[in-house]
Amino acid sequence: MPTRIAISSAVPTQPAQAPSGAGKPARATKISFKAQMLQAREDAIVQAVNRLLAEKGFDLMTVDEVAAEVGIAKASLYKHFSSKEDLAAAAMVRVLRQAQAFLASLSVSSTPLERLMAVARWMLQEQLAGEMPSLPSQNSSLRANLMANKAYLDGLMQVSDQIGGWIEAAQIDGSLSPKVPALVVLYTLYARACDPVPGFLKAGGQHSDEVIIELVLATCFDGLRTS
Amino acid sequence: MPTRIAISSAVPTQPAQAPSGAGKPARATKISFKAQMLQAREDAIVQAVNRLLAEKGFDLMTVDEVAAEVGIAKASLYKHFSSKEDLAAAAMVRVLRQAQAFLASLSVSSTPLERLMAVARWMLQEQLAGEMPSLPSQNSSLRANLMANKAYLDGLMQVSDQIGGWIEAAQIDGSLSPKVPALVVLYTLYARACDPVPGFLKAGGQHSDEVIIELVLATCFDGLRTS
DNA sequence: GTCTATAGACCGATAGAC
DNA sequence: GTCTATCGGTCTATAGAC
Repeated sequence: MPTRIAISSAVPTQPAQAPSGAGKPARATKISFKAQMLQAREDAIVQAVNRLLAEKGFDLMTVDEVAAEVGIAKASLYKHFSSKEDLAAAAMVRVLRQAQAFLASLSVSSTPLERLMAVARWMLQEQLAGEMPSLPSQNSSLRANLMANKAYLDGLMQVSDQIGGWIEAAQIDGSLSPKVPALVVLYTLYARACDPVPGFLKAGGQHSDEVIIELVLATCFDGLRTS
Repeated sequence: MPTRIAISSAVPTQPAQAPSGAGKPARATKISFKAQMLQAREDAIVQAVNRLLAEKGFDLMTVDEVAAEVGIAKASLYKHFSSKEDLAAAAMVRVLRQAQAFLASLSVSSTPLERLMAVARWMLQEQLAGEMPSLPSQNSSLRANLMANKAYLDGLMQVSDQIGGWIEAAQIDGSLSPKVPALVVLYTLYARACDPVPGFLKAGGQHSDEVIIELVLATCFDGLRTS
């Protein structure tokens, strides 16, 4: 069992709001169809939020923009999500689910270090593609909302446990430096998701996305100093 | 001459507004006293802005807060600075000046690599002390204002040139990897000023500030992988 | 008495919430 | 589509220095 790396010590288990379609279906097809519509729209909303969050960040994203991007009325938004913070949380849950899917896709026939590098590469790709929502770590109302969101915390824990296990394995097999605590390695990897360096390099226009990713990966895993 | 590392290609040279006390003094003592008062207050304002910017970021900082922290009326603020963006720019100019002073203090009897590590250490110290203002790179009105601010651009250029020279020297003397372009190294160092990792580690409470700084420095210069 | 700086009310716009 | 809060920015009456 991998050591549980605590992201937050306070985990108030508030019942997450039931996702749409929680009611018992009376006739399968009809309810299912309705639920599918709702689900599809919810997906569209969360995807739009994800994009806007990656593009402008939480503070500069307005709810009106989200509604306009999805093409629905603002009031309809509030039928699905009760606040702007909830929207952001949904986007984070979405990206955590994608991360879980990616982690699951590479669990076999690769070394722990290779898997960690693949994770970092994936984060950088998502970021450069404008698909990585990054929230300000300073907004307290947003943080409070996230820390009360069970789906978010569960996803974060699951991802962190998996990556944390690989970190420890890589330190044991000697491919990762054992001098750096596993938690520091984990945070350093997470930080690649909101690293401003790829964006600056992309804005510079001197390198392709692929080159940028390899350069940042090299600085992350091999450091700046001559090894 | 070190290669000039372009931070911004568009450098509109707008005349910076004359700092207070530009008029010709009729009687030295009197005008000087008044000017000193103005200067002292301006310093207090910028220092408060610096702290608030480091604590809450640009978007969440309100002008009323700044006035309250300094203990003056908001209207008085606008006698010194004509907009919120100007306030932020002044704080950035201040930190750039401090950076220049620090750079100048270590120009002798140390290797380029040692100097670069000292710079990174200084940034991390400032950040952990809550003295490093970090602006959102997404706010376009703020960026436009900064890019039109001669004092800011000059300071940034000077700092970048100095550090850039050291980077190239370190690559030539073999202590820094020549495989990473100098610009990438420069950005990677700058990114330490807004790295979320030190803050997370500090919030975790497992390490002292000194240990955190050394850990982050190690991941930055030596990388995560076993060398 | 005059002049400047201040305090604090005030305005318009915008964004979140319903 | 409306309501309300908040925030950036301005205006005016007043207090105090000379």
